Amino acid sequence: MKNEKYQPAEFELQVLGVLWEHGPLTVREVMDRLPDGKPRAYTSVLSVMQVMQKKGLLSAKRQKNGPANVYTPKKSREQIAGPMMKSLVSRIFAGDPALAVQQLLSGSNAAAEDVDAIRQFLDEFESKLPDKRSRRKS
Amino acid sequence: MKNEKYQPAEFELQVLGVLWEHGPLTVREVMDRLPDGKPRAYTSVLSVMQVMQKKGLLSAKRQKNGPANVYTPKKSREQIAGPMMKSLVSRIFAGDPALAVQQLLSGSNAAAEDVDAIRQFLDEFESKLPDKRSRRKS
DNA sequence: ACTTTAATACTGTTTAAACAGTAGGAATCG
DNA sequence: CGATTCCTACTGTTTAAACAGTATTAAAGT
Repeated sequence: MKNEKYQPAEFELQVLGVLWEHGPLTVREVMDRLPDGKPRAYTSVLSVMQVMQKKGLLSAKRQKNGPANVYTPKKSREQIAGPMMKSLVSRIFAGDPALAVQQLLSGSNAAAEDVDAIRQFLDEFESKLPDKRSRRKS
Repeated sequence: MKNEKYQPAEFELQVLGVLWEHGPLTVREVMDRLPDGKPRAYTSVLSVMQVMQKKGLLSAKRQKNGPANVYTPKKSREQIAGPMMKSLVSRIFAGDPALAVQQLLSGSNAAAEDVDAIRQFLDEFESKLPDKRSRRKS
């Protein structure tokens, strides 16, 4: 399995998102929590999740007290989102992260507390940066 | 009629990105500037761009001094990237913009100057926010 | 044990992205 | 003017995402 930097499709991402948020869940539980309210047949969700399992994105495990499988993401949010974001920035924002953040905030309904959280993270992030003296664009 | 919130595919996004950066270009010029170095036949790029044209993502115009069409994006970066970002945040970051920014920066090779630019934008952004002085930080 | 309920496995359809080949046409150059 | 070159239009292939139906099987209730 050379599955290293796979880019999940939209719907797969949604499933992963739910799983990242709410821990191991059954197909039905995932289905009920999908952020877009789109109506889907149970088997549709199942099918996709089975494919994801085959791809190594999910693992299934039978639960003791019930008949349903419980699914767990096999990749962390960081593992998936990192490369995706990187690719997005390079493709549509010409490699400019600031531009991307700008667009992200404008497009989202971020609140003041989000802004605070981001500032806090920026400080932290900056302190881990290589010294900027005599540094050129890489 | 109204602005479709079409989600361009990866490659289409790449083409749009090039066009947003470098203004109107011919197929060959776009092809030479594609950020992923993947080798593609000229006709492959052409085909995709023609499809994009059909979808209303690009417009083509014959140039005076040459035989090639020059393509222009019909949608701005904001028009495309805004909804995409929004969708991304809601799907994979559980609607938390701060988390998304965090991931974006970690994944990208942002420099100190980018951090500064983001801080600046944050101030600006915050000033446009509805004032909530009774909020508490949990 | 039997019936009901609910999950899975298997299979299949539709749609679109990504890619490329071929034929024909237009600009250019010797 | 003829040949070359580069572009376009048209057509087609492959692959995968997204969705769903049917049959089977396993658990739970009585």
